[in-house]
Amino acid sequence: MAARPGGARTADAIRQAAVDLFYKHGYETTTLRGIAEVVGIQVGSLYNHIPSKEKLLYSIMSEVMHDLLESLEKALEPYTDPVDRLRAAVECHVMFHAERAKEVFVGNSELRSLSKANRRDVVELRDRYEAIFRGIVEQGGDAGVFYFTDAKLLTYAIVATGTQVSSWYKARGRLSLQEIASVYSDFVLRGVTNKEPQVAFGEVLQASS
Amino acid sequence: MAARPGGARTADAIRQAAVDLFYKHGYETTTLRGIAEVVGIQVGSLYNHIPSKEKLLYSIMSEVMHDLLESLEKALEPYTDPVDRLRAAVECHVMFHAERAKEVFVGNSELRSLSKANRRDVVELRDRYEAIFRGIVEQGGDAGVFYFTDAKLLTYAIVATGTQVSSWYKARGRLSLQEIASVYSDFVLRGVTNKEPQVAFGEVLQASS
Amino acid sequence: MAARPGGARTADAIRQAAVDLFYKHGYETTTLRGIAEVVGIQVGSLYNHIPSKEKLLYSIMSEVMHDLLESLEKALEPYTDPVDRLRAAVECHVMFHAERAKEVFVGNSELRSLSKANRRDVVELRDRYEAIFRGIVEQGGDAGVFYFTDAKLLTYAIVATGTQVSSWYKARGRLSLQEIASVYSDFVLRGVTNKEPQVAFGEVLQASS
Amino acid sequence: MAARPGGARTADAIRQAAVDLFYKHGYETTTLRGIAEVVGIQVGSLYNHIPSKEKLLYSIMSEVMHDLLESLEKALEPYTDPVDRLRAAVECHVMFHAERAKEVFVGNSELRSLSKANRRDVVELRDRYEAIFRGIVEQGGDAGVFYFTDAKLLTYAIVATGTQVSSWYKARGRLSLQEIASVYSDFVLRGVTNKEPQVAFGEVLQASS
DNA sequence: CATGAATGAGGCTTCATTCAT
DNA sequence: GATGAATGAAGCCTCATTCAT
Repeated sequence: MAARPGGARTADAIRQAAVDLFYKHGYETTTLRGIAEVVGIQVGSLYNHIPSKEKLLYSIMSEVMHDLLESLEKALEPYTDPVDRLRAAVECHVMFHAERAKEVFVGNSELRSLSKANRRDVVELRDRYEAIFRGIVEQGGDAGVFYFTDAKLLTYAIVATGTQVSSWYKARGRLSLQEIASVYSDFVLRGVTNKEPQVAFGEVLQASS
Repeated sequence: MAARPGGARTADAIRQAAVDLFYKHGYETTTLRGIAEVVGIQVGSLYNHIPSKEKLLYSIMSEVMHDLLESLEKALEPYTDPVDRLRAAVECHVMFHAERAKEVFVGNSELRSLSKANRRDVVELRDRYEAIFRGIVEQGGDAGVFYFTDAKLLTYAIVATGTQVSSWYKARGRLSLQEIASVYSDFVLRGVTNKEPQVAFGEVLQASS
Repeated sequence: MAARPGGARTADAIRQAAVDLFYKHGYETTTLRGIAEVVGIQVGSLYNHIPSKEKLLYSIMSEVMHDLLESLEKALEPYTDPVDRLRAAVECHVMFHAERAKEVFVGNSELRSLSKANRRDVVELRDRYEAIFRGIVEQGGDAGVFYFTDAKLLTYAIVATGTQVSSWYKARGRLSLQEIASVYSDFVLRGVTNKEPQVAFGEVLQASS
Repeated sequence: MAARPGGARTADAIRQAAVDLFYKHGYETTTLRGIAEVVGIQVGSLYNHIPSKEKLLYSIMSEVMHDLLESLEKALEPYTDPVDRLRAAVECHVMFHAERAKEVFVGNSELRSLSKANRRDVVELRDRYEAIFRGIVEQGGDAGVFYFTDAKLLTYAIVATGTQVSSWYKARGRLSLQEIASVYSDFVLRGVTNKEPQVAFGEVLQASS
């Protein structure tokens, strides 16, 4: 039905289909033909709405990164205490990565497919995002409420923890969004607030190979 | 005459080139022409050493997963205490993901490019690997030395933490391999051994959107 | 509102833009989108003024050929003497090819892009045009005032000489239109009125390859 | 027959087919599919022999221009007298434009389809070629054996005259190659050696429009 | 008359794979 | 084992043209 779906509707459908297919099969493997099929138009018609396949990817990635940043800033607004801030940040991070799992997953996997200039843009947003987490970690360290051996790596670990949620989250799973978020924030906060060091830095097992 | 790299040497060079290029540009984007160029032969000649592009990917992924599993099993052998075991597991995990970053990164990103049967094989290995981590976590929980809200998600979080190292690790960085590993194991162990809950399960902020 | 160029104005603008672009980039390379852009409308709107791209080309070519013919006939009217007639013909030819360089250039280069029927029409006009020149040459030959070895080829040469002006003429150049025309007519007339043969027909150098 | 025509043979066939089709239908209109069909291979196979459609065009144009230049230089070698030199030049020019009509025609019509850099290359060759003609004309003028009103335009006219032969010449026509060449050289030489001006420079008819 | 969106055909190019030499 | 050439499928993108609004 609706042989000629009205303007903006088509553009939205294209975006949606692209996110779905990029998530499912990856950007390179996804064909414009595939997207057009899902939307129900011919391949050529896509170009009434997008300038190129790569620009489509970029617009998706750029938008999701902007939303992510904005989301984090809003979530942190009410708080000043490092503990509150870290908890809010982790939960916001996890929830966003669950709610918008597909877009965010695409955003993390397809950086390589962007042109240099576009990649730079997106990476810059991602760096700003990580810098906020790092700031909280360091603030907690300085305030003497967080304990850790290396702020930079710890930040990586914390962020990675939640990012990965986007690769398995499905709505209507065993746990609610909030429950999932609290599992992660609980673990992270236990980790950073525990005074007792568990490994003497530099004195590690002569592991593996 | 002579000079031509003898038999197995070429096969190794192909594998090496493939890992490099898959890591740098992704499997789909990498062309057999590109691999052949790096090796210094013509495309057609590749087929004297590999049966197909996909089989080449599969062999890389399969091998690295086997090595990873084996590595973990060997690292755990000496220990029975959950704390020791988790520490050993995390450090082994991190070190492997640093030392063999490229292969392991390919292994995590290119699952979608495998045929169904091959994908099943690799996923099964990965599941066995994760099951070992989960076993340790639950063992610690049962023994009353680990504290957490959900074993499955906690395991995901712990593993994700170290997996991500493969995306940024470069030899000769600021920290040694052992130091990196200890940063991670320290954080994880602080997290699981901290008695004090940080978030009441289910009572979370009415976060974000 | 208003401001929109009224009816015929748009049609003229399209024609003009088409001549310009066909001249600059060729018929095949020129897109209707490009023409529409110059005119300041959307592609679809072109079809309110033209039936098709090819018809647009044909109408341009046909019109210019008609004008050319008419122009020549008018220029010859006053004269009966072969010398006067040839001089008038060459100068008219050159001036037309300078003044309407773009159209005439298109007319000469894009014959291949016309449909068979349309091509026949245009070629017929061109043949009639050349026939007039040939008539003058032969008239002069019969009258014993022109000297040459082959009327047909000579006619080709004379016409080609002036046709080419359309490929380089720019208004406000070093010479005025009239001066340019006189250079050509002077050369041609010197050539055909010179009694002394310069090459014995058939006794030529064993030239080149 | 010969399902797999040997290497160099295919490359030659492609070049030949391209010249033919570019001549017959123009560069833009000619498709690689069309060329491949003539050669008897698949489109993709063309790329074992050419880097791109445009490079194919460029190589044809560049080669023919080089050959043309070389041909002219060789033809002029034996002569020093302006009359002999002009006669030799015109006949060489005409014969080349007859013998290699297709290539030369393509070379003159498809400049617009070249990339900027390639176009510059070819135009430079063409300019050097014309400069040689101009040199002869001026040499004759200085020596007092040629009479004309403007050296530059006269050169254009002379060259144009012969260039156009490429658009109609067919082997086995009414006249032999040598005869054709002599018709042109005879006309040109009569023109430049005729003392009597035919048109007072600047005093021309108020022609046309 | 103008617009925006749709069509369908087709163009150039790339690529994994095969195979005779 | 290596090479060069061939295949066939497919991909992205462009374009003339149509038509409902």
